[in-house]
Amino acid sequence: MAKQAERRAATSEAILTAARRLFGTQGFAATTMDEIAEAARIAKGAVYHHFKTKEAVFEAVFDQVSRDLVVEIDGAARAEKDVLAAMVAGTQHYFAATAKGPTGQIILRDGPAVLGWERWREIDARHFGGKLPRALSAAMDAGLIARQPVEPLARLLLGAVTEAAVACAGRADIARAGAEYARAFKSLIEALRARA
Amino acid sequence: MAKQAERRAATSEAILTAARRLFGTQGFAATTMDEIAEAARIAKGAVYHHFKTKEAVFEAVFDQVSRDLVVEIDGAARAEKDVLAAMVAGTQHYFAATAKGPTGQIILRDGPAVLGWERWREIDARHFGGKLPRALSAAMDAGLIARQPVEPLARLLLGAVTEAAVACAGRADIARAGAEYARAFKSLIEALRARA
DNA sequence: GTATTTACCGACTAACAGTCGGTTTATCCT
DNA sequence: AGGATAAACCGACTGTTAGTCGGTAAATAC
Repeated sequence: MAKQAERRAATSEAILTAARRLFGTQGFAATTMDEIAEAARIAKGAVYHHFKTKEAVFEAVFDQVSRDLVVEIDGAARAEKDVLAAMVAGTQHYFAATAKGPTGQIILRDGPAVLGWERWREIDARHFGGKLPRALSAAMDAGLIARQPVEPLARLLLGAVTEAAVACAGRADIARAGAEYARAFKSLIEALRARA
Repeated sequence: MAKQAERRAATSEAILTAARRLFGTQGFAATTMDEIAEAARIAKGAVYHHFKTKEAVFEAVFDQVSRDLVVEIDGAARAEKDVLAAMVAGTQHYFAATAKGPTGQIILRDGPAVLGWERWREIDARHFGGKLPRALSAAMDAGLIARQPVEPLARLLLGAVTEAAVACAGRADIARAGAEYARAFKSLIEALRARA
């Protein structure tokens, strides 16, 4: 590989690593660009050479965290057989992962605020969010739930899940809370199950 | 009334009015305290005499907008007879009110971001959010839906509604989108209806 | 081996939240 | 009344931080 590209990639990664840690622990607003530069062992000017603004750094971090999260969730969902059961399992995992610490801070708290709702939704749809519509479609095809417009229902459910995740994040007894919400979500899904 | 109190109230209101307009149109981050002071026709120091921080100003505005919103929604919900139907109607109204412009900006975008999730939840529960658990409880008492833990279910539904409202806000054809989501929400509620 | 493009540096600027000593206006007390 | 106290208001000032800019070092192109 060309030396220049290596150098660029290494610096970029150093910035991202530093920023991810700082954003995750302190939050977006409380983290300064000087801090990031210092943690990445470069000058501030270099950071701006790689990212146009502080928000751009956050977006890159956000994207990375999202990707990691999706991989984790996919693993949990694949184990289930029924599409609806997979949805429930994936959701439960989503709770667990986002509820605590850095991931939750980046994805649930700062994410929408920093990126703006539009952009957040867009990125989220590319990762986690896109899975729900697909699962619902499959469930309808399989006759598990009544046929109806997919997109609106998917968005409602995504909102429900996100809200629950955030609610979990703010509680001391995460495990108990997560289980509670998972049960409620399951009951919602089960209610949708077409009546025989 | 004592003159001092009048003066205080008048200035406070001037600040709130100015801030509400500016926050609503430009958003929290893009609005400066100097702007607010200028629009309220007072010096910046006076604003800080009434509110400790910029966030405090926002919180007061948020509270005011929330109160107005609840009144509006209550009117729409009261017309319905069935508790579930009232929930659907109230929700539909919530979409319409928050979807466009200032209200949505303050309640849905900046609200959680500025106040932080904990505080947002707290205030929201005092206003709109508190209605959902009560409605669900009533629905269970009336045997309209199966008895189950109220709080988690309420939170899921609140999340769903909020998400839908935000989704509506970002679309050109608000009316159509709102109707779409209202239909999806109704189908969700109807699914919960206890099977006879 | 010279020219050009790319990565990096760090002092500087602009903008903004919040402060503080001072001034004006109302209220209290005798 | 009128002097003392307190509350409302003023606006210049400070500290912090995102973003800039002219310049240097390292790599690549010719």
